[in-house]
Amino acid sequence: MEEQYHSSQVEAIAQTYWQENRCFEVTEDPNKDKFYCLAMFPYPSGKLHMGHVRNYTISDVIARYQRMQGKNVLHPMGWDAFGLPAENAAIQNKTAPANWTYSNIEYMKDQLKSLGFGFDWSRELATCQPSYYKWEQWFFTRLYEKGLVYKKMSTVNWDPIDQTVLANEQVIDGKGWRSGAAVERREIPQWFIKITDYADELLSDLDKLPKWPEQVKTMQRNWIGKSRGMQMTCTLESPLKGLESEIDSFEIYTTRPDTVMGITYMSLAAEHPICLALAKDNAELSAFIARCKKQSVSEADMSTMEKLGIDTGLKVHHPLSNELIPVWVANYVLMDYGSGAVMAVPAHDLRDYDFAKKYGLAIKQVITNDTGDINIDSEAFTDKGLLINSGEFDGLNFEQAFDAIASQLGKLNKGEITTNFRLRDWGVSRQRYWGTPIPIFNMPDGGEIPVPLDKLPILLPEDVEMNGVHSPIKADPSWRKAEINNVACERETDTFDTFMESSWYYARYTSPHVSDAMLDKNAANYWLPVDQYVGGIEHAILHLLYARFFHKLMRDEGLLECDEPFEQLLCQGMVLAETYFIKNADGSTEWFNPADVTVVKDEKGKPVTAHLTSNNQPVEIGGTTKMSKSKNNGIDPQTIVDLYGADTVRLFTMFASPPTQTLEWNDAGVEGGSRFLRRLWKTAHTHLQASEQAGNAVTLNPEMIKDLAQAQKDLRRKTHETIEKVGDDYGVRQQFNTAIAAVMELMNDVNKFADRSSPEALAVEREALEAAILLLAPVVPHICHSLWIALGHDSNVIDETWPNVDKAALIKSAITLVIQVNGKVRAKLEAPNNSPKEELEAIALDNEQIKQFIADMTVRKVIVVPNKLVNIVAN
RNA sequence: GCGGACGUGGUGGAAUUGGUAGACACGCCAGAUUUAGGUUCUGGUGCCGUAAGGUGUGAGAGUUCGAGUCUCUCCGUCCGCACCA
Repeated sequence: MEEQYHSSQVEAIAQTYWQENRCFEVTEDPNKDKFYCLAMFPYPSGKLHMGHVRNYTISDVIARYQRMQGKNVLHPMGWDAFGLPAENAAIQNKTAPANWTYSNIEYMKDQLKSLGFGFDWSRELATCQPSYYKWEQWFFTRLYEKGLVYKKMSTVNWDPIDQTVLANEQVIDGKGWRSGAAVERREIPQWFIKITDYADELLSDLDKLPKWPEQVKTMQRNWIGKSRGMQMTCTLESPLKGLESEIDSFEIYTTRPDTVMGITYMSLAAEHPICLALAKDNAELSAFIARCKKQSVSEADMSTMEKLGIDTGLKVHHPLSNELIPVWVANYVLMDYGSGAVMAVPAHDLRDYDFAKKYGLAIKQVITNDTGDINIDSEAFTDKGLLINSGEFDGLNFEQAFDAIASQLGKLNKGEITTNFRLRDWGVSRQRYWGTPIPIFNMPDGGEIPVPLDKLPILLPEDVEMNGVHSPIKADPSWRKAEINNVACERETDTFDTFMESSWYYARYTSPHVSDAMLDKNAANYWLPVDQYVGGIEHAILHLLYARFFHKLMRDEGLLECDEPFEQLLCQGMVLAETYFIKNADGSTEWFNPADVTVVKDEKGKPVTAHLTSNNQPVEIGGTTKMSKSKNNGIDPQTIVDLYGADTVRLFTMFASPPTQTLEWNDAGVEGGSRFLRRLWKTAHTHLQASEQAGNAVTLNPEMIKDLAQAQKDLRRKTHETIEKVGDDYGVRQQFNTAIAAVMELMNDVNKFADRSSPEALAVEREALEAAILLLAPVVPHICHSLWIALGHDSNVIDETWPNVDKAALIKSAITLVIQVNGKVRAKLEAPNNSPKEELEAIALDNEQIKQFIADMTVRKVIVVPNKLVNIVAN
């Protein structure tokens, strides 16, 4: 082997070997345990970013570790290829979204290969391929036949200048990002999938996922938001002539029926039929509704914006007391949720409280706590408690009041107990071009026909020109022309939400090339569920919930058998980097890339100032944030790979922090990773030279093990402790940083051991080195590939089996006993392993330092933790 | 606003079940080698203090023989909020 470690050479050798031997291509093998390891597929945005590198390094480490456990490992890769950025880039670069997307895929695929990820490239797919989206279209028509999809009016952001629908991301401070026009809300017909039909199962099946992070399951539970409450009917004082028919009442829902006696007003959404009817001859109301139409549709904006409302002048009967209550319109009530009307109990709801204070509405306390120390004049009381000011219900607690009020409302025929979900049906229509065309024919009579399989796929034309405003398939009247059953009709020009494609790609990977079905049932049932899914925490709710839903839909279509798609989930943290900026005279901020900045530190290593490397211009240090274009703090992985090699990047990425936490990029840390690999190489080289001189007698045999010197026994113990720890870290804890730290400790011990003077010493060192290489192979596979061969193996390290722990090597003769007085460490000493409690107590009390310490005290109690510590309680 | 997480040296982090706080690494300091510089090697390094010792896990309280870990309150940062992916 060469004396110096050259990463580019070593990495080329390993990558060529894997590619030529198709090491990562797998097929169903009923005789082997399967392991399906999946990382969230990337959007082909142009080039890899550090988040990708982290994501795929984590999944690659897990996949390679499982392979060394003897599993048949599927680790596929593909492209989430549809989406908005392609349209924007196409306009900017005067090319078609398809071209841009395909060339990005080509480039990023090379990047992934250069990082040495063990993907089965024979299964690669891109969601913009007709062979993929054809089956998504077919599946949608199946859902249509089953009544699981429907069309309804729904709100979108409308740009009145560009005459187009905007994504939430394209609305900046209420204005269209291109036109700058104030965005309006507009109702248009859209397709929905009935995810609410599966709400109960999506909720209860979370209990079948013990290997999901608890926080993700909690977020999903809250998102689904199952609640038990009451649906109530509120009768208007007098019937109102609506736009379509007469209105005499409206419905509300509450989870707090115990507070109904505290209702002081009702709130309606601006688009509520009652408001629309009243607005006809009420200029003030009509102006308010117009104003509400100009606000954002995003929920975050809705809940943080100023709450506004006006009195409609209408009165409604309280469902229980029959008392007349004012009806208001409020900008925070949304027509899309529930019935578009809510009851207001200012005393016991924060939002209602603020609103009532602002408009001088009545606040009536009806709930109190045990102490009664509530001051309703200063803030709302939102806890559950005991009823007051509620007539016959006074003194009841939440549960008693719920039942009593429910039964009373039931008798009056004014309400009933219902279960509600916060979850809303999934709107899948998008008014954009670069997506899967929705497979529906719109008939001249106003009806619609799902496109039959023999006319699928509805192809999206790829050779188009983007004008920046309208979807090319909407702009082209000839594209929509179609015919079915000898009747001329029009194709739907909306496309699917891209979450549709990412909801089933994991299943398609099991049979990516079947052309006559969505999935090959045998392959799907062999590989699914995914054993390990790895991806960003930002997908904790939407993507993961839609994929779980889609999986159940596919199960109910008979395409596969299991109930859940992802057995185990690992949510990786973000990748952050330091930011640097200057404030310009005009008040703007200019950001500088960390690669162009030099940081000056004080004597203790604390950063003091920073300046541009090129011209010494001082810049300010802005703190670490998520790598982003806007802060110009993205580090291009390619630069680092070119400089240090893939193994160093992989090592640093895994070592710098545990996978679920944020990772701070740090060039000096990368340097450290590189140093470790060079040392590893050098140690192996030195060892090999010595063992060659000794005639390669380097195998430990049982005879040798019996009479090893103490230092040799210690190194063996360290070797086997490390094997045990690293296995636990990879396989159970998924804490890769501590696994790497453990191997570093082992290598430090090997270098301190530095004894190559006898066959025993060489054999013990060889055992440690081989263990280190096997343990590191999942993280830094290229260098381990070369080192394994150099150590005389003709096998391939990726196919080696994981090393076994020799329990006998772990046995210790002595332990460090910690002696505390009143919980503070006062002495440490060596004690025989497994000493009885009494003996440890005696040793502790007999210790000179301890004797001095407790000389003036009385010992009250002695607590002994065997093999660990003695705590003397004294005063 | 709602939901979820996180907070430990100069820095990234470790401490797996309530039992030695700071493993491992970066940085920094000192020294050695080589050198034009980097590299490499050895030692030191939480803070205060000459030392003895004291003190220390965002802040404050509580439970315990013992709390980074459990409970409560507060502060700060991050993620998601349904048309970014």
